[in-house]
Amino acid sequence: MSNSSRTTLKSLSQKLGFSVTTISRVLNGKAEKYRISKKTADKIKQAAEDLNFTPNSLARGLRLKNTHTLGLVIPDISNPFFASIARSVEREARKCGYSVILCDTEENTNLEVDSVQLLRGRNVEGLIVAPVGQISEHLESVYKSGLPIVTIDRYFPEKDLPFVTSDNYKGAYEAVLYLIENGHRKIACIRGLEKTSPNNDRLRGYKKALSDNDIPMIESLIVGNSFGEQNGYTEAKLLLKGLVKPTAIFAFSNLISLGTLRAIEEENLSVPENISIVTFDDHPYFDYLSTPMSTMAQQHNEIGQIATKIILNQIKSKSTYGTDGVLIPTKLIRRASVRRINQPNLQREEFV
Amino acid sequence: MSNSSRTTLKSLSQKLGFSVTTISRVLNGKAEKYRISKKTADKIKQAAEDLNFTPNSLARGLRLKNTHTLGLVIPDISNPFFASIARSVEREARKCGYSVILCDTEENTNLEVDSVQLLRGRNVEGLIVAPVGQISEHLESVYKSGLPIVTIDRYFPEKDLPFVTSDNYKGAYEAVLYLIENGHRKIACIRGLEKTSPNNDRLRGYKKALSDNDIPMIESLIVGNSFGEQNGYTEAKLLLKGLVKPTAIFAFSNLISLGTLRAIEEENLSVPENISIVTFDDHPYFDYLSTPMSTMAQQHNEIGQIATKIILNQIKSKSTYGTDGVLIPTKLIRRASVRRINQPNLQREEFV
DNA sequence: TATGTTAGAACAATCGTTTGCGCAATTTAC
DNA sequence: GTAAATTGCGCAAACGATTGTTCTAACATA
Repeated sequence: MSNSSRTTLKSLSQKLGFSVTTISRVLNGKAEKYRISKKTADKIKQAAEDLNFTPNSLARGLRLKNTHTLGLVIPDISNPFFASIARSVEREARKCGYSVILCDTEENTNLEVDSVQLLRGRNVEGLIVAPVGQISEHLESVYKSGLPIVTIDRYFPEKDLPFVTSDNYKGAYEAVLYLIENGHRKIACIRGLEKTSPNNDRLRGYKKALSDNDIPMIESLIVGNSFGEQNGYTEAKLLLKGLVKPTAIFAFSNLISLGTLRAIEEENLSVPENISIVTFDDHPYFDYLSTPMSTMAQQHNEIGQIATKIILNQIKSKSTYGTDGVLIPTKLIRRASVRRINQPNLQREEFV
Repeated sequence: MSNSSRTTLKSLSQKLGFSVTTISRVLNGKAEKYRISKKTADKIKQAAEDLNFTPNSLARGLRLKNTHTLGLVIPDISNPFFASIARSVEREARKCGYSVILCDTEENTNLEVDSVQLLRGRNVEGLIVAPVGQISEHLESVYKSGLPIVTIDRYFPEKDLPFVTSDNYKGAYEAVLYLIENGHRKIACIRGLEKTSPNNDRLRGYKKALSDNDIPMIESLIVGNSFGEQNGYTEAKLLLKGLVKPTAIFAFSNLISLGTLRAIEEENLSVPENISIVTFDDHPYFDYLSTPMSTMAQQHNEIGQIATKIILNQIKSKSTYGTDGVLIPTKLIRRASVRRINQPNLQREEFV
């Protein structure tokens, strides 16, 4: 189909008068091993070059039981976070002669299950999955079957699945600490999707930072349940109209912070004069926002690269990687969205 | 490798006592055609289900000469424009049972050539390429070999290669017209990469809009040579310090406009008070910039979707699509970066 | 009884590569 | 001058699935 008549070993064989075996050996660099004369080898190489021979990867894969293919399963490739990861995965894989089949699950668990099944059927040698995050059976089943797999971004703490993700706990801790150091005490947080590890870990970090600094936690300042923009908008609106008004907001994703920004502008407030913001996950455009956004940046490239290296190592060593996880440090990027509050907040009575 | 012992037709055959042939036929729904008894068929289906049989796609592809795989070649998947396209390509392909192998060429022509070669070797049934854009021989060679191919975003006007791209000419025309309607006459443009079709077409649109409105073209206001942010910054800096100062800038890409923004801020000017901007290609963050950016949006999804449909049609019909190209309309999104100038610009003497 | 029909399933080739083993022909050793 | 070693290469099976053809009973027909 791809060609009316592609060059094969057989067609070369007919053209040259050597057996398919000999040609295969020469073209795989095994001429010496099998004592094929230099003259023969040269003839064969020349012809292969001239006729633009490329081995049929299906036949080869069938025989050798390999495909040199990785599966990459991602909830939304149009999200810059995942796009960056995809780029580094592809780059790293390519370096080692591997190709990447991309599956976008549209944040849909069913599609994720299907995708994993599909990729297994396509004989990928390893799987890198950024899971939607609320179920993991299909991934565990892959892991148990011996097919190398690594989850990224989100992981399942109680399960035996290798993962690579940002150190969300520490990152959140430091982000909140940054606010505290700038005098904030009434710090709201707008969370992401429930029961996902980034959300849980960031929440833990937030709480720990507060308690380590003897700041009472106010339940009404802990809101939200999705990583999307709409959630940021809605929750920020409510926060701004609430009884306990925060002086700072810690947003769990860049989309949340975007929605938050929209809400703040609608209320005719401004950042950081009226309210400070720190968010998780950097974005190239953060420098250009009306107020350049301070953020806890994730190292996309490292995540993709390390995940890919782990997978490729497993493939090479034919052994699963144990059940280890890797935490990648995050980086605080200070821009203009956090204001120093010198005046300690005196309305203590609101704290009960 | 992927499994200690996957279920195959042969293993089913041994387990059940039927021949591989019979099992294959049943599992392909050809039981009736080959008069296999219902009892046998049921037994086989049951066993296949129980043992979680999945046909080996390599063996099948080898025999059937298909892979149900498309190749997608993209200069930079972390660019939201291409990421969106990738998403719609993947979605559309999946609908038809096709998978997508992703190659990121890092805007590098050599990598592009390699990728195309790689994908051919992997027996993809069709190719969707967003070319770096300055050479096309490798793509023509694919086209001539009969392997379905469509270029997206950039195309080669003088070559016989199907393409899907935005109507850059018309889009640019309308973008500039929008500026003109708002009273601007000294309109600079910051171009993208030379000799690429989007650049050429946008430039044509720019010029036509000027001439249709009897506005003299000023060479010194036509600058730049890359779609990147740095180019936008540098050229904007120069424009702002130049002899002929524009009242508006038409940026050929969202990255260019970003650089332009940075330059303007550095000069302590502001948009749109001191200068107006319209750019090409929308971005989710444009609403949140210090000045929300007016833009000529491209319809990413349509581009990816239509390109994929064309490819799949070619595959189905086993014939190339002719050499047609498809132009997708763009959409003007009016935000706050363009100011109405009532005062006609009187410094005519500068126009020589 | 001889012949024809039909249902039910298997044989064997094929796709393009890889590889263990084998087999001439030539050279070397003694 | 004959046995042994070496050189140079091909045979054939295997990977797993598909498919045109063939085979074998059982049954019906003449």
